[in-house]
Amino acid sequence: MNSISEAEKEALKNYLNRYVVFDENEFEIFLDHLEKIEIKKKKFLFEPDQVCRAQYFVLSGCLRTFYFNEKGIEQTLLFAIENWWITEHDSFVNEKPSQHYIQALEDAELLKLDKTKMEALYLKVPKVERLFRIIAEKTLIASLNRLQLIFNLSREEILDNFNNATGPFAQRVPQKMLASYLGFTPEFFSMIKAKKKKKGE
Amino acid sequence: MNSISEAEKEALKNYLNRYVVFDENEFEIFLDHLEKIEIKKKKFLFEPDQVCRAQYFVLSGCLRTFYFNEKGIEQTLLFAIENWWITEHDSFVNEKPSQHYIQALEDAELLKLDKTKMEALYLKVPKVERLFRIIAEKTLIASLNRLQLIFNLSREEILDNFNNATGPFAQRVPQKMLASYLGFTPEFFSMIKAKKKKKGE
DNA sequence: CTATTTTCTTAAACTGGTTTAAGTATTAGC
DNA sequence: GCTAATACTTAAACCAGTTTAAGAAAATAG
Repeated sequence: MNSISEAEKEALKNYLNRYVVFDENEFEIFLDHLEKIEIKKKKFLFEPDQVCRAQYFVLSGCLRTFYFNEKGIEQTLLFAIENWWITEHDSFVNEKPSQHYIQALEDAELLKLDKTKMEALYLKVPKVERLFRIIAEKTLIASLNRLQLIFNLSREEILDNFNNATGPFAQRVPQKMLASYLGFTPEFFSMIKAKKKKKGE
Repeated sequence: MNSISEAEKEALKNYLNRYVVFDENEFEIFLDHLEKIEIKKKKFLFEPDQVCRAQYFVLSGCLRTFYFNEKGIEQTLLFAIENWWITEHDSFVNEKPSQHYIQALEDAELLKLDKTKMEALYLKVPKVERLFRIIAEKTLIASLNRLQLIFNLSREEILDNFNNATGPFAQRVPQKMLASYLGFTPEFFSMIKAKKKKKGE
């Protein structure tokens, strides 16, 4: 069985403490509701037509959610790396099937928090409610900021902005997925890159 | 002083009950932390360079958040009508100044919930934490869905979708604000309308 | 190491939506 | 009710980013 190492516990604790401080006992209860899982590169954590019944905390690796639009083109919606939660929000919250995929882009280690266990946890440790309220607020703010960027920046500015905000993350995922996340074609991505190179950036 | 009418209490209660059921006592405590305010059409509830220190529940009327982009063009980010909360999320949560405006588009009646009072309320009635967790999740889902629409639909489809989702709401606000909310120019809005009329829609 | 698949690049033709500009309705203030 | 301001329309020129297509490079599997 996959057990959670001391280092991983420490990583989770540090992450949680950024939002809500748990005492030893509360933290242990939190841990008891988690299950460690692993997933190989390119494999799917979640596939269409299902209801998503868990949230996942990323210990290591990198994942994305994406779907195929009406033209059959892959559209990447979100990435998640170390110390992020990933789930299919609409499906998870409203218990309805989703057309999205969640896929590992690198071999990944995750902590799975089941919806039923999460509800139990809310009752046992009410502070967890606060934790996930704050996480939802932060995620909402990120989403609203992203909307604002998309409306007001040219594609090239969106890319600059993304690179500034995420640093070397761009190297971890295929360019075409970044392109679809940022809202343009892979061809246009190549074009921008060539242009920047010429200018010596 | 502006006191909250029985009908307004009822409206708020019905709204809250959609997410969390409060008993009479809890509801009274909730009410005690709210202040009823009124704002006239075109007036600003919030202006740039301030920190937003409250959330507002809309009893009647219609508001929007917007800002001026680098080109000096107004960009509308959100609308709020009856039974919605409105605030400047990033400013409210992170206590930092915002460049946005919140403006009444119709004379409006609001229930103001101060951040300090909200924190107090979380301690007195822990269920409120759950309420705002659920609201944040729902708002996040709406924002993620909006991102998905913007990426995958043509402007015309975005408009159809908006009209289908909001019904007659489009009649309540100036077209140019709708245009900027949906991400296109007022001129293009006119063009689409003319085209639809010709087709007999 | 080689073959196959997938990803990335380049470049030309194209298009959805913007910009500009001028005119027409509507609304709000006096 | 008149005037000024604001909101809406129309149409032509324009452009940022897409589409298509074909080849080069890199990753993956056997």
